[in-house]
Amino acid sequence: MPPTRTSYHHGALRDELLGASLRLIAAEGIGAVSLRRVAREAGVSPGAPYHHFADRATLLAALSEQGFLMLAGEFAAARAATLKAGGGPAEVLGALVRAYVGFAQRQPAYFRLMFRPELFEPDSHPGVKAAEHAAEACLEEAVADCVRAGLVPAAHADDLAVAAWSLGHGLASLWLDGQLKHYTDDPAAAAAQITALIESILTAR
Amino acid sequence: MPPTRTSYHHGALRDELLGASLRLIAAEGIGAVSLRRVAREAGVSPGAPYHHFADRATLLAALSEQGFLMLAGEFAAARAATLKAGGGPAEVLGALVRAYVGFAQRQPAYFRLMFRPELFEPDSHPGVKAAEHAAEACLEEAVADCVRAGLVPAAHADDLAVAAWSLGHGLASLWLDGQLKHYTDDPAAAAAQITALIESILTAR
DNA sequence: TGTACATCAGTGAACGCGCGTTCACTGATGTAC
DNA sequence: TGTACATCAGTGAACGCGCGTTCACTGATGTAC
Repeated sequence: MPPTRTSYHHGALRDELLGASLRLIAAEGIGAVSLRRVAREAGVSPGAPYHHFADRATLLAALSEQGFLMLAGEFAAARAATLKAGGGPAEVLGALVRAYVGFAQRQPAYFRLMFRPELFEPDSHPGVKAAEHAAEACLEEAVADCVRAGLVPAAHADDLAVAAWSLGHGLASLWLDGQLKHYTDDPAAAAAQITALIESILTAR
Repeated sequence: MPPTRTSYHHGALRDELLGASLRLIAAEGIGAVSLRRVAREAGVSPGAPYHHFADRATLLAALSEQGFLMLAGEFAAARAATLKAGGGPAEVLGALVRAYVGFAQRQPAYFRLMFRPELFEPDSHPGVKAAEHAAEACLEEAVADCVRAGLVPAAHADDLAVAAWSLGHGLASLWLDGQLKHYTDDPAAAAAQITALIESILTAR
């Protein structure tokens, strides 16, 4: 099971440790991610990770940062695709919510980790904060466009941002926790139905 | 710090263990809740809890069950108060979302625990499942009333339920994780703004 | 009312475990000349 | 091109820790007669 190595040096241990952590989260949950276990999965001795990460929290922070950057990338892609298809600000915001839920569905390990801030103390890891802000900036931009288009009064811009984020986050979280089993088995489809309904209401006002 | 006892027997250890767990969750997070630690907080030896709970998961399940029953109670109260004030189905649904967020704000320890199903395997603890269903039933009842009132087509009843739950759950979760610091420091106020907006749109259609 | 006894609910020592982290070490790699 | 040497990235043993859980025990309580 532990990958065999030909040389004393691994060559890409840092990436392998990150990958092994993701695999563990996906298979057994975040509780299974200990530095010792991750090292074992990577076929390496317990002390080896310390040449790449200061401690456990730093490894988790690195993963979380990656996750938020990926999310920001998916936001940007969703926005671009919607605009290209002729969508307006309401459609862009809906597309972000769908992208959020889609990200949680395709990258559950990243998503689960990103929103467990107590595990890696984001305040101590500025890279995570910066990546979070990159993703949030996409959301705020979309909301600002809705305000400019007159879909919502400027005084309620923050409410709209919080509502959109909450909707996506709640749907993603509840589904990941298995709480929506009675309602749907495809959170992306549910997100599509819900956002389509909201977009139609918003634009028809 | 550990409460002094006059008698060999504690008398109400079960409740004290549950209370100590809640205090620990609120102060240091769920990670701090170990049976040994809880026993220590209750001023009792490490083996004592086993006379009241089969194991750690069972203690957490008991708390989670309490939490869902409390939530169901708050749902029922919110619904009754809204109807008494002359509110319609849309207002009731909004009141449930506000009650949900308010519960998370007033009972953060319960809320954090309830949505960490991996910690107590709800499938092994039927009481938790039943309590969850009691709370969900309130939501479904409110959605059914919206459908009956023609606010939403019957085909979208599940979408509405998922949307309302997701909105409340996302708002509560993001706020508890400190993720909304840039937007608001009062999740209940944000919930009120957002639900009022949605109610006005729903009823004005 | 008193007494024998079963049961309940504690104690505290002990078990084995996996953890994070450190450390002296060593094999492999890369660089200066 | 070869060689000395610094540096890098591993090893594996060891540390102390808190954990969940078990167990033989004992003090306190309650019940039958």
